[in-house]
Order: sequence, then C-alpha cells, then structure tokens
Amino acid sequence: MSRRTAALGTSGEPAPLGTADDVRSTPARLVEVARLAGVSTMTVSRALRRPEQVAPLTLRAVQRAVAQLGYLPDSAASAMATRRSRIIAAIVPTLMNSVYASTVHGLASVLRGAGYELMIGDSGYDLQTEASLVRSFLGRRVDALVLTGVEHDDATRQLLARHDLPVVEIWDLTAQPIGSVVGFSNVAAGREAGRYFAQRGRRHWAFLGTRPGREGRSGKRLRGLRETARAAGVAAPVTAFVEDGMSAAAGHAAVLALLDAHPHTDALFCANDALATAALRAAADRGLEVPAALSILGFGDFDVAAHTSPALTTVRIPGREIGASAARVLLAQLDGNGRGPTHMDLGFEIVQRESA
Amino acid sequence: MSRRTAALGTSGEPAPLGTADDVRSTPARLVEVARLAGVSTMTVSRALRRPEQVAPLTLRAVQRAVAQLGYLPDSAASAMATRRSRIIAAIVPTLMNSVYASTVHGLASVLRGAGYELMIGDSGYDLQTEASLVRSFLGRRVDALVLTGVEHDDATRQLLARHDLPVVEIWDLTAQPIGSVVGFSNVAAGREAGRYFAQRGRRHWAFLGTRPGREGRSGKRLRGLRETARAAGVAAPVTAFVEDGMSAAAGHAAVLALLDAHPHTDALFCANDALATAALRAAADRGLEVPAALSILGFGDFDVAAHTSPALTTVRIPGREIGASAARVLLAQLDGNGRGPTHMDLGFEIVQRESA
DNA sequence: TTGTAAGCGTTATCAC
DNA sequence: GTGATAACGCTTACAA
Repeated sequence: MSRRTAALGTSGEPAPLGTADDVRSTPARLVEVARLAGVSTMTVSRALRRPEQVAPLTLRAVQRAVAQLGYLPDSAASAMATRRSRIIAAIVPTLMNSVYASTVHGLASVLRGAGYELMIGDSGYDLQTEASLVRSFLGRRVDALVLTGVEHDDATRQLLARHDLPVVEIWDLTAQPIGSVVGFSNVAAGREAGRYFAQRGRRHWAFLGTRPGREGRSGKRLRGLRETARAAGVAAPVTAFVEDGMSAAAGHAAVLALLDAHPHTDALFCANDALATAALRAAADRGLEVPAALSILGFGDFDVAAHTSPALTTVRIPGREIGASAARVLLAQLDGNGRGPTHMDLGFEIVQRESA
Repeated sequence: MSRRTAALGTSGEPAPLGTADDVRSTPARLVEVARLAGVSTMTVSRALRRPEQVAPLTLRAVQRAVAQLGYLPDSAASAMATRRSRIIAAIVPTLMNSVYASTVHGLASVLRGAGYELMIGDSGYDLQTEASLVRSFLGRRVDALVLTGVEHDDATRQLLARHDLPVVEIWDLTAQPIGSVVGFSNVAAGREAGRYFAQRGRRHWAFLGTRPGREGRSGKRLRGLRETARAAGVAAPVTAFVEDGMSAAAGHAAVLALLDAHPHTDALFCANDALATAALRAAADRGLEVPAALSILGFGDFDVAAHTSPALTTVRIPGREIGASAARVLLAQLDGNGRGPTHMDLGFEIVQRESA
C-alpha cells in the first residue's frame, strides 16, 4: 500500500487542491494534473512533450491544470521510464582556480541549451578520485561523461568498458581515446614554448609545473620543451615543481628557490597563469627585470593575464570552445545522428604581450 | 511487455554473463545479482546498504555476485523508491572566474563525503536564469538547494514555497531568509573598506563594481562605503561600473576612464581581485604609484592576490568555509537531526599587504 | 534472517 | 486523438 496515501487519508490519493496559491508540501504529480484536466495521465504526458499530438482543446485544459497545480515533471521518474537521465557528468582536476572554469562554462551552457543538466566532479588531480567519481556518476546513470586528460586509472577504464556510454576526453589528445577527444597537443605546446624562447636567444630555460610522475598534461608540456631544447642545442631546462593543485603561493616559493639555485635562468615556462603571476612577483623580489633579464611565459590566458605588469605573454587555450565542442560531440552521439567518436584538435596560440 | 526483454530474447530476462571480463552493453540489475547469488532482491539490497543485517555467508555470496557482474546500483531507481535523490543543487552567479570557486569546492567536498552529489548551475548574475535553474533542479527532485545572494525573482520564491525543501542562501545575510543563510554582511564589508581608507587619510574614494541596479552584493558594499564616507565627512565615492561578469578587461578600461575623469582619486575599492589586479595595471599605465598616490583595495583574496606587485590588500571572504558550512547546514536538516534553519555570519577580514 | 507484494511517477506500446 | 496497461529498478512494509 502506498506510504504516501497512508499518510494523507483513505481516499487512495492525496486530495487535489483547488487554487493557485495553495501551498502543498508534496509536489503535484501527473495523476493529479490528469484528474484536474479530466484526461488520462498519458494525455498529460503527451501534452507536455508533444503538444502537437494533442487536440487543441485538450491541450488547453492540461496547460491550465499544470499551471494551477504548479506541476513540475519528475525527471527521475522520467529517467526510469525512458532510460535516459538527461544528465551529463564532467570530471575536472580542480574547481579551485580558473584553469577549467571556461571549459566548464562552455559545457554547461551548450548542455543546458539542449535540455541536459551538468553534474561536476572535482578529482583533485587524483586518478583514484576520478575513478570513484566515475563510479558514482555511472550509478546515477548519466547519459555521457566528460573526462579531463587521457590518463586514467584501470578501474576507470573497466567501469567505462562495462557501461558503454559516450565519453569525451578533453584538454589533451591521444591515439587511443576511450571515445572521443577534444583538446590540443600538450607536447606541441611545450615545443612551441621552446621555439619561442629559442627565437629570442634564450639559453637557460626553466619549467614550473606539477611533477610529471604520471606523465600528465604538465609533464607533456615539459617533454615538448625538452625536445626543443635538444633540437636547439640548449641545455636541458631546469625544473621546479609544485604539488598542491598549482597554487600561486607554492609557485612563488618554488620560483624563488629556482632563481637562487640557477641564477643564469633567462626563460621560464609556467604551467598556468596563476603560477606565472607569482613568478612575475618572484622575479621582482630578486630584482630581475622581465623580460629583459628573464622571460616568463604563462599558460592558459586567464582573465588577469592581460592586466598584470608586465602583461603576461601566455599560451592561450580555447577552454570554452573545448567545453562547448565536447558537449556538441556528446549531444550528436546521444541524439543518434549516427555520429561516432570524434577527434578534435582545437590547438593553442601564444599570445605575445610583455613578459616574454 | 518489457521493451528490454523484447530486445534481448524470449527468456524474460537478459542472459546473465558468467565471467568478470565480459563486456555487457546493459548494466547489471539487482535481480541479476540476486539470481547469481541465489537470494531475493531484497537481500541484495540489504546486503548493500545494511550489511550487518544480513547473515555473513549470504553477504559473501552477494558481494561475490556484485563483483562478478560489476553491479552498480541505479540511483535514479533508488531515488524513486525512497523519494530522496541524494542530489543537492547550487546556483552561483558565475563559473567563469575564481570568485565562487572555493565555495563550490567547499560544498562539493562536504557533500560527497556524505554521499550526496552536487549539481551546479550558473546564473550569469541573472535572476531569471536563476529562476529557470531552480525550476529544472526542482524537476530533478533535488533534496536541497543552495542559492547565492538573497535577492531572487518572484518566480523563484513561488517555486520554493510550493516545494518546501531545505534552502540555504550564501554570500550575504538577510533578516528574511528563505531558509538558512550562511554568509557575511556585504554592507559591513563596504563600511570596513571605508574605515580602512579613512584611517589612512584618504579623502577621494572610488568604487569599481557592478551597477547596483538590483541592490546586489556589490551594491551593498557600495552602500556601506558611502555610509562611511558620510560619517567620515568625505565626499561621496565616485563610481565605475562593469557589466559583463566583472571581467578584468572591462575593469582595466573602467579604471583608466575613472582616473582620467577624477585625477584626485586616492583610494579605490574593487568588487573582486581580478578587477583589482587590472586596476593595479591601470594605475601603472597612468604613472600612479600604489599605494602612495592611490590605494587599491581588492575583494575576495584570490589565489594570486598575494603575489601581484604590489601585493594586493584585499577583503578576505571565507569562501570555502561558506560552502562547507552551507553543506553541513543542509545535511543536518536532511538527516533529520531536527535542526531548523540556521543563520551564520562567517564574517570577513581585511588582509593588509602592499596595495593599500 | 529472509522473502513477498506493492508502489515510487513517469512513458512505451498497443488497442480503441 | 486518447486511454489502459505494463514496465523502468529499486525499497518499504509486512509476513514468514
């Protein structure tokens, strides 16, 4: 017997309320709308989703009832019946700074426009956390999944293999994607940074980023930089690493230490613009003129990059476009346009300002 | 008849698969686990949620079956049965910059720890968009809602009145909250900024923020600043407004214009640190020394604030703690600890560095 | 400790 | 154009 009915009386149904300003603790359901409109639940359901399949008069009656009861369809129930949740999940390494902000924004806006909701997870740059997020999102029966990067835990791959849903990996590229990839080549970005330094006669390069233990995206950029150093006949770049999600505080200290240990350093490539801003300050602290004595190249083209002094020269990543494209790729697969997995290289671009 | 069964054969159920490495297109369901373990679905359900209520041997059998099938409970189905989605939604004005990043992070981490998922919406500082997000989140039957600010559309208030779920408003305070409030007084922050300027002998104040049309949080800060100006016998602050989500680019231009129009300005209060960073640059562009000629006071204490040159003096908001506390307030209400709505003033603090 | 039956609110299917 | 019925995958209530 219905717990709900039991709580409300013996009529077998909660008493319908008549006026628009009634406040009800239990939200209206389809049956109540149907009863009020004098039609079956199926007709209400149709009226809501395919108004053109319903007689104009019926439609009006239903709409009135919906308005009167303040009815909002229960999407969980709908998800059960259709086996589609209209939820898409995205996992990004961090929500603590601007790095992935525009990507998330791009995702969210395209998805909302198509009637999907975005569920966000924050892996903290940890692949096991990512796996556990994937697990819980799959439990929510999300319709598709966005993963940042192309390195994943085995557990993640197994889960995804079992569940067979559209997946996009973003912010990097790979020859063996899980599903689609929408990003840019981090190795190429590192190489470009090196060329930029080489062209300006820099001979003592440095890199500031996360420890490339798992060969993440930061590590790939370092690899690209090293390749160019070798090709240009320049010494291998010295490195400084920050652990905790790339905070500016850690970056500032790391750059100070690096400059003290390697005073000849004349070019520094930073893994993001927050780090680069901190590096700018560290250079000032050591009395180094930027870019005369030290070139500083950022990554990400954050909002503030154009307005520091000196203004940051940085690698611009089309973050928002990555998010928007990833969303479109997934929607195309979901809406059954027959589109298979897609591989998109959205590139990057060095924005020259003052710091390098 | 079952659409699913029809698609898979005549057995009335999809054929169970035997080995762990089988790849199945349809995720395993409770019945299949039950069959494999030789028990009823209820026993599996219990084994998963209250292992202590199940005989050890049965438990083992169930766990084996779960592992073998890679079973993940369907939380949408669970939501239907229990009438609890274990999803909490939060609406923030923007995801495009760092302002609400730590708040979202605080929310997400506390909620995940309690087995809840966070669904995020981005209102773009628009109350109608907020209303439409609220509508769709209520349709998802979220268990609770976090709203930024205390100004809302009528539609929002009506929807919430009908649906009666725990709500927290954050990042501000009010005497008439919808449910709980966790934040700080924006008016007081504005007043404090004024006192800070007054104590340092500043006489020509300026304010950079969003247009206070709807008396939002930025407008309240301006109001506080004005009050102090009056009390201190100083001229009313001149103002510059940015429209588009407070971008640094717009801020830079606005400050330039303001400094040209009001060259005597000796104190500037910015609505966030991205704006303040841009203001730092604008002051440099005009040859003004900071803070000697112009004090610049930021808001938010973003990651980079400590590492600009000069380092930003700014109003620190406990963003992460706001998120975490809001989450805890909601959880307390949901887990039926009998806790009613809560009012928390988490305050703020001026962090003195170099720019003011 | 375990199982049976009913129901959560919607939609697909098929008949009218 | 509309309606009756049976799912969707799980859990509550109750019985064994």
